[in-house]
Amino acid sequence: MTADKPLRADARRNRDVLIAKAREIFDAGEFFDLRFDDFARLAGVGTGTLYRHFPTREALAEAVYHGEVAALCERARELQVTLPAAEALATFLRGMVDHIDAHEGLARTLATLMSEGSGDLAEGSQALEQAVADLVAAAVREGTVRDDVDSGAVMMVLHGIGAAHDRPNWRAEADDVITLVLEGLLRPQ
Amino acid sequence: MTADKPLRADARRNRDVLIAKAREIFDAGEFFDLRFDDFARLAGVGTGTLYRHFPTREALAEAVYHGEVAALCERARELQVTLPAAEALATFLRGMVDHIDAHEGLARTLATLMSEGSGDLAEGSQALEQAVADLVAAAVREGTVRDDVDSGAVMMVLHGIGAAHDRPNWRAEADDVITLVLEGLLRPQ
DNA sequence: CCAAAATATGGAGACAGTCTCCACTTGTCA
DNA sequence: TGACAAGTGGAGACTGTCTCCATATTTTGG
Repeated sequence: MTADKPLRADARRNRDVLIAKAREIFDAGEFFDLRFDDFARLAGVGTGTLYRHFPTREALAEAVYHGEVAALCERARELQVTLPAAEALATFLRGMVDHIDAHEGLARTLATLMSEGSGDLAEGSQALEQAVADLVAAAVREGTVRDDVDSGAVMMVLHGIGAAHDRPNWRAEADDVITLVLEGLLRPQ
Repeated sequence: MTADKPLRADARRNRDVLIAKAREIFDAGEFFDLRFDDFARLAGVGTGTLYRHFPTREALAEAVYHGEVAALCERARELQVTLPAAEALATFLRGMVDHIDAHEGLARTLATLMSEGSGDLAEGSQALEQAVADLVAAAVREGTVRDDVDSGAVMMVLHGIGAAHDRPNWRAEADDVITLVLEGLLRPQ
């Protein structure tokens, strides 16, 4: 899938510059407001180069957050090893909200990547989905979480939280949503 | 707010034709794929006329679903009168999923309207939000639903369900989400 | 170290939607 | 019926996206 074709030196350099610049723009929260062509100029490359490396805005967004998403997955795995499954799930979900809160850009990106859903562009969200599925499955095996609910539901909720990030009372509502879901997931003892 | 300025006869006619045509396109699920200008031609009016009546795609979508949302709100009020509050809430939320499932277009529209969030465009969702808030408040008064969770959380979840409507396993996941939320909302007796 | 081949670049301009503007048509009112 | 207000339509300006290819850079192997 990720057939590493060795890029030419200058190509690799340009690619890195693009990603670096994109990350910068992201953190300023201006990524989705910027003309894509202007972005190329800003990064000091021609539009052709930009488009060759990243055929769409989303592809670039994905590249920027590839590491970030990988880190989230990594964290999920860690939690899964060090905590009881139900707690691991809870901690992960709470942490997810924290993370989205801290990185405004991630919210929009995840929302876009997911709702686009267009095949392999959502590769990142695929990984995230798998991580969540694993956490839920472990908790089910442990017996603390009901087994009649698909982990996709949790993903859907996460999606909602990301997509609604511009609601005036976002943070509080997001926390409440997680509370509801966790409460609902715990097997009625 | 809704300062009824009497439209001229032909203007009103055109407006109605536009909405009717839009509803048709919606149900065919092609609304967001269609060039806005082409839509004008399709409805048999000039682009100028289209833009005067509905300055944006979203404004038109809102107009189309204004009635639909009003009906949902009406239904909420009915349920609230005829059922115990907790049941009313549950029935309404389940019905909401049914409704979105039946009208594919509504999902995309609600999602768009909400995530745009741009002021008064979301007037329709405002009404929906109020209806949900009322249902939750009643259930809280009744004592069957916890009082430490804002109704905005429910709205956020609904948002997620709408926004994720293109997930392969949408229906089942949406049902699961509602189950989780309801379970989480019920006051731990 | 020097071709020749392979790879990458950049930006002009084609293209596709969106939206505005205004000369003209249609409705309204006295 | 005349005159004024309200509404129309569509040509074309505008804005952002994306392609194409003559030119430049890197790599390779002799």
